[in-house]
Amino acid sequence: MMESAGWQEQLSRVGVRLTTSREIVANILHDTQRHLSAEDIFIRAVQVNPSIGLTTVYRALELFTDIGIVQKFDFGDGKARYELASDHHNAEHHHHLICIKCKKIINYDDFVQEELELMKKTEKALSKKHHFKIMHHIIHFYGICEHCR
Amino acid sequence: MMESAGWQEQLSRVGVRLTTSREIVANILHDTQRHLSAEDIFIRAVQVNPSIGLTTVYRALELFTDIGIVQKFDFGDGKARYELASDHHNAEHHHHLICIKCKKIINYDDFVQEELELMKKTEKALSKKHHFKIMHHIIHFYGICEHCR
DNA sequence: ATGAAAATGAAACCCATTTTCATATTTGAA
DNA sequence: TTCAAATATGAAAATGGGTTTCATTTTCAT
Ligand SMILES: [Mn+2]
Ligand SMILES: [Mn+2]
Ligand SMILES: [Zn+2]
Ligand SMILES: [Zn+2]
Repeated sequence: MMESAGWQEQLSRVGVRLTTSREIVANILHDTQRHLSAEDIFIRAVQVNPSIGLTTVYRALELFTDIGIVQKFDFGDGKARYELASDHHNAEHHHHLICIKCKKIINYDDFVQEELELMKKTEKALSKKHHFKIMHHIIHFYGICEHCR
Repeated sequence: MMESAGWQEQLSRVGVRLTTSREIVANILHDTQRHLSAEDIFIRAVQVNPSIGLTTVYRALELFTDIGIVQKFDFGDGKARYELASDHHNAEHHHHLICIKCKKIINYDDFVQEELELMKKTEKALSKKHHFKIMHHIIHFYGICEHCR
């Protein structure tokens, strides 16, 4: 598995500064398996640097998303959630299972390998047909979790 | 292809009234291939009944989504978009290609058949493993469209 | 060190969606 | 039919995640 460059190098490549705020946000994302909202991240960031602003967190997340080291999700609970893009994550590429009642999110990667092969193929065909440059994809399953039956 | 019950029957089955507002919203969704926002729908609804309120449109959409005749999407442009669920639509089940620049959405169903087989299989395995009752899924490809290159 | 460019935080703002509440419509029991 | 309870509706106000503004601070190249 080819590991891509770290976020620090990505930032300088894009010509953007490697600030402590950004480092804090990147570390928080690196250290969790969860799907944190901007405010979740802000709360943790304040533990590290009490003077950090929520706005700065939003700005870091937007930047990271734009340059592809973070993936932004909407799971339907009214706030965006973020995780490191798979290339930059410890974890493997994975997809999601979402409870429409309690909004619990489960990562799964058991079947992703087969999915990815098909996605690759589909991606190629779609790119050609619609002249799209495809950057990434999502697969979400929605349903009712054990607990919410 | 097994066609499921119409939305009218669905409503009465759920014990909810078949009002003209709801009919207007259902018809608008039935008559388009597009991915309309609540306000898009409201604007069209006013053409039919100038006294209808935006709130009522939101309420109808929430109801329809809850009972499964409408699927609500977030394509990342800050407002929810709605389409009839595939069982209730003329169109076949399809997936989406989204331009992250101009937010254009393309339906595709060329490759969905193969995707669906795999999804079915995955769905079954995930249901079992995580004790989830899976209701539906989405597959979205994100990229840059021809026009936004 | 020094000035320009980039980044930051607080407050104000935006805007899609939800809530409230008073009014209207529907339903079905009497 | 009639009438009261249950439901649905519209306008206005409230909510809340996210963005913009702007004055200040930090960083970087010279
Ligand atoms: Mn995940
Ligand atoms: Mn569609
Ligand atoms: Zn649940
Ligand atoms: Zn585009």
